[in-house]
Amino acid sequence: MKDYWEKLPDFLQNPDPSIYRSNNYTYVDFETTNIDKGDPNNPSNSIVLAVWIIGADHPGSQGKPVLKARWGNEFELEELVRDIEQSDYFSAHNAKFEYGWLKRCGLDTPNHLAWCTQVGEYVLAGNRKWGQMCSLEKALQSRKMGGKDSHVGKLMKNGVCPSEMPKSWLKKYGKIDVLKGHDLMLRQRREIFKEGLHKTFFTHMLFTPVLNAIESVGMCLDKDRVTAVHKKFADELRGYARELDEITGGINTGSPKQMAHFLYREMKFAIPKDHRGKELLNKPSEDWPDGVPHTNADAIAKLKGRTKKQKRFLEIVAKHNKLKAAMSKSLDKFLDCVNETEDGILYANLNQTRTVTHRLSSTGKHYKAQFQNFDRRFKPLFKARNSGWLVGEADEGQLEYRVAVYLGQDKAGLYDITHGVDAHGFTASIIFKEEWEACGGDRKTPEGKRARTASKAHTFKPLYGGHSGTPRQVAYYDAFREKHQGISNAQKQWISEVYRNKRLTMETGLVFYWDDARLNRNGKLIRPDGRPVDQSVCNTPVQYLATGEIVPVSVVYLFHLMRAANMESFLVNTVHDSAIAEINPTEKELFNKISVLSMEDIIYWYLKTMYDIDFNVPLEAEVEVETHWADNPDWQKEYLAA
DNA sequence: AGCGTTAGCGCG
DNA sequence: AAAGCGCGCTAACGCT
Repeated sequence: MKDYWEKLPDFLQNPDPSIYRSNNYTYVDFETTNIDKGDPNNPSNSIVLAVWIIGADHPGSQGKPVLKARWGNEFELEELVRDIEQSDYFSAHNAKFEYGWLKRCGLDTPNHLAWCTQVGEYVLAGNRKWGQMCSLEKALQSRKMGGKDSHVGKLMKNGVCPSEMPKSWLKKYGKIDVLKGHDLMLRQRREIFKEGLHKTFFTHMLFTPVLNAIESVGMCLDKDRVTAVHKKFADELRGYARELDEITGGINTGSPKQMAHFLYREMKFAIPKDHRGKELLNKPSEDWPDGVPHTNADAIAKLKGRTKKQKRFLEIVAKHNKLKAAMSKSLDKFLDCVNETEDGILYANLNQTRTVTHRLSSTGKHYKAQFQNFDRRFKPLFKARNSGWLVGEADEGQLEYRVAVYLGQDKAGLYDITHGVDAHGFTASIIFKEEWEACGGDRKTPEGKRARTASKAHTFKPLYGGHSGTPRQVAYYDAFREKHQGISNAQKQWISEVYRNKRLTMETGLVFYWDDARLNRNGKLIRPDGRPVDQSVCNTPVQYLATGEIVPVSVVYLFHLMRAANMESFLVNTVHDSAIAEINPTEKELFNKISVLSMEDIIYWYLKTMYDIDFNVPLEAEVEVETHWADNPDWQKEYLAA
């Protein structure tokens, strides 16, 4: 492993944000053809114009910044590539985009650090919404640095391809863009260092080229499996749809309006209530002045059928709606993809600057399948694109729980983690006391298994400030707080801090703000949209440290170590607490080893080195490698059996 | 026809 | 008045 480590770029062996104080940089902006917003992964796109500035301390400049512009495609930009290779880092607004193009220009992108001004805006924003639409334009405006050349900008917005514009206009636009972007970078750099955000910013920037690499390869569907499962679901759906039509007379069960009318007026079901006896209602409409009763799966599960017809209806309507959703949100698209494309590969954008907790989000490209919420049942529809290869998944077990235990220095939690105590068993022993005691707390018995499974939904709810429910559930939430006093005290402290200062500073330097929240009559702090602040304050530090720092860092090192080891295997996705890869079978053991190293020891080391955090709670990587993503015999039996 | 909003539901 | 958190996508719906 040591050999591989020593092949890593220096900014990973010795991560140090002070490299950004250097004025040996290259600020770059491309004007490209405009298919899919200039997506560098689309081979039909090309660069039209490159404009860049080398910084004052660049070997090619004589003590002051130099502006350069070149017409031409990605094969004619050797000078730009050379300038970046001689820089300590390059800079751009939305550097993930430039990484994609620079790769096409021949730059070995993962070895080059960037300063992305869009990520800079996002880090400065913390969790504030305006940070999530951090266009260059907005960033300039908020600093009163003026806008961009609006004339050419308008043409671009209206779909005119830069390759069709008069060269003089485009060049002027490109130069202004780069000059202003460069000014923004310098100004933002002062702000980020002054606010103490440089460490987390640096960490964010390690992730950017890795995200570009991951999203550019996509995920590969297994045509045979997709076809078979699609048919199975379509057949089942048709049967249910016909039966439902007969019962309802042909209403659309996916329409909350039609369903509410049918359930609560026509069939005269009582409107279901929550544990407090309060009716479950959505916003009022013309037909329902008190609120439209819920028609979702939870509400339907609470209804009691009396007649045979009613019973059958309740039995199948939720199943039907679920099947319909599975078809429209997954299987139809998967089938289109395997039928319409040669290789059956799905692509998505991995968005680094969208979420309030600084975890990733993703947006599906052509087939609109986002990479963070694939239905678990359909993961085994993904295979490796090379024949004989495997799909591996490495995930951080119980990550958010362990992070909460760390943040609260929670003794009971640490004991349970180090001794392998089952958290759901504790939940079951309270919420399902009788059943649990009857089976002696043995989760292998049918009763024990049932109680434990039903408990899972409640176990970690208190981690995020949840406290209400049935008397049994409330008893568990109380018991959790009593048991995990470290976590409870940390939560109380965060909440009181936010009530005092409307902000919370993480150990990494990142600041979260609730400054638009207002006190209500009961002295509760409420966000502008009406939701309370307390729970989000409990959630934010945990979700951020776990999925906004720890997993990104582990994925970064996993990616680079795989490269350093000259592995043919490659990463294809990352989902909050996991990384997914296509694996050459000869590299299976190595993938396993590198995953564990990246998700455990390297994290402790990085958090200490970068943030002086002593992460004294063990992390545990779990690695699975199969022919398909999350594949197993039970799944095959259920979904592929003839 | 196109837009934004709502309900519902998938993921961690 | 009370409410576990964070996302993106579809269909329905109401509006222009």
